[in-house]
Amino acid sequence: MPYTYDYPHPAVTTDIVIFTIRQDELKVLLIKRALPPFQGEWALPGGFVNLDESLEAGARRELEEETGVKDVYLEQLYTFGAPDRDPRERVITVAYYALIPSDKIELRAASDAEGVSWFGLQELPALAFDHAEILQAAHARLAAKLDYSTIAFQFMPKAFTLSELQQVYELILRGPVDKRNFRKRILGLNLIEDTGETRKTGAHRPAKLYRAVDPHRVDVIK
Amino acid sequence: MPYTYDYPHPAVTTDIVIFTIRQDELKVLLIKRALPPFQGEWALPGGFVNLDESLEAGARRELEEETGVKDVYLEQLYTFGAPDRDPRERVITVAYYALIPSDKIELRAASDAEGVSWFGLQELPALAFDHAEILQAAHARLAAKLDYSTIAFQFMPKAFTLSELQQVYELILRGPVDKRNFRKRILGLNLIEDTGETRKTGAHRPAKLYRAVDPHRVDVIK
DNA sequence: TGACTTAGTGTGCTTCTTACACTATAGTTC
DNA sequence: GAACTATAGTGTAAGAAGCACACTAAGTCA
Repeated sequence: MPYTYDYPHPAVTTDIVIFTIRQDELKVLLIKRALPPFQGEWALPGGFVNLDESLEAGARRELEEETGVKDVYLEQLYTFGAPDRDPRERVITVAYYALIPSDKIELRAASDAEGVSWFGLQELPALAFDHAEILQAAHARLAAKLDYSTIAFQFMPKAFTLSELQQVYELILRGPVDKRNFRKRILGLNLIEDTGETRKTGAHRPAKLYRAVDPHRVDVIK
Repeated sequence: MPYTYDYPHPAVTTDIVIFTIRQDELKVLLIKRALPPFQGEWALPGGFVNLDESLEAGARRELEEETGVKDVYLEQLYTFGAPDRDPRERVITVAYYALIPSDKIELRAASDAEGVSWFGLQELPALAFDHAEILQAAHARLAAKLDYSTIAFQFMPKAFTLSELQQVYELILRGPVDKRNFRKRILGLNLIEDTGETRKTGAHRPAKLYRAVDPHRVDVIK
């Protein structure tokens, strides 16, 4: 059933950079393309926008299809529209990025639909289209936002230790963070509270567990 | 001559929030719509993206058509795609904003094609589509960038005084800026240099004129 | 020459940032 | 059960940055 217009229209997709933290690494979800173009290569999840849904709704739909998760942090990143970025036709993609807490994953990706996999940012395969550029832009945005917002909490499970939170910062920023200054700063925000519980993870002192006061909220700070 | 696709495609436009500073006010260029929908109402300049041009090229084309200027600061702002934002068909718009130095305007807008006008942000008319939302997002981005980048220089003519630069900050941030601290900070950046000239503008001491060391460059600072 | 207007300049106080090292508490080993 | 090991948890001092603040300089004009 064809669709006809008086002048040419591009196709519009949403692509999503889905980040999570797993095995002490910042990881991204990629999909092995089953069809040409770039058949067999890895690409960001994404798809065409339905005409009756908003861009964000389209991105959330793709996100849920691939990971099974809802209600996670999702932010529009940038719109990529070089004329030749897709060899089939003109395709403009509105890129989003999503952050998934470590206790929410494995819902569908674990069902391990052959051809869906998490990759550490250090061990990325070659990517289809301009997806390497999109991924790099997403990582840059994420790292920048760590400095002036509370976005890092979006990676955390309901209860977490300060060491775990610090590790998130260190993984994304790719460098060490001073423990005392970090704890002073985070606790000073009054955005997390002591749960009263502790977590024992080995032959050492157990760590206090904290929870976010308002887990979905991302504030600009400083 | 119709264009046919196997599945529905949205239309894609670029809309541009064109800022400049004139008559001691931060102003935005608007166009009175000659055709429905929203005929007779004011709207941001913009238009459909040609299939063989990049998004930024499309935005620059629209910008030059309306103002005659090239080579000014232009940055992608956000992509707006609510399903009902245009009553005719699904239209997704990639919004940009541009900053025009005060010595570059009047090229075409001054030719005053009836229906093109600069508006101060305080005296905006009702806007067509979701353009009020786009404009507000552009102003918020601009104000935020003043704090952590050198974007303000993009408003300045080749030679300018520190008082003029300070006024740009005050207009965009909508509040007073301390003169001594401002001058200390700006001069400390080493991004402007004394031209050796002065400007006399009335019955008072003349002001030194400065120029940007690298006028097109926008750096992140602090 | 005195009045007026905008340009131009420095300091001290406060706040924030940063660097840095030891004690606490659990498990494990012998 | 004593010693060992590993991570959790804590405070301070020095330097940097931010902020508030008031007078002099150099023109024009009456």
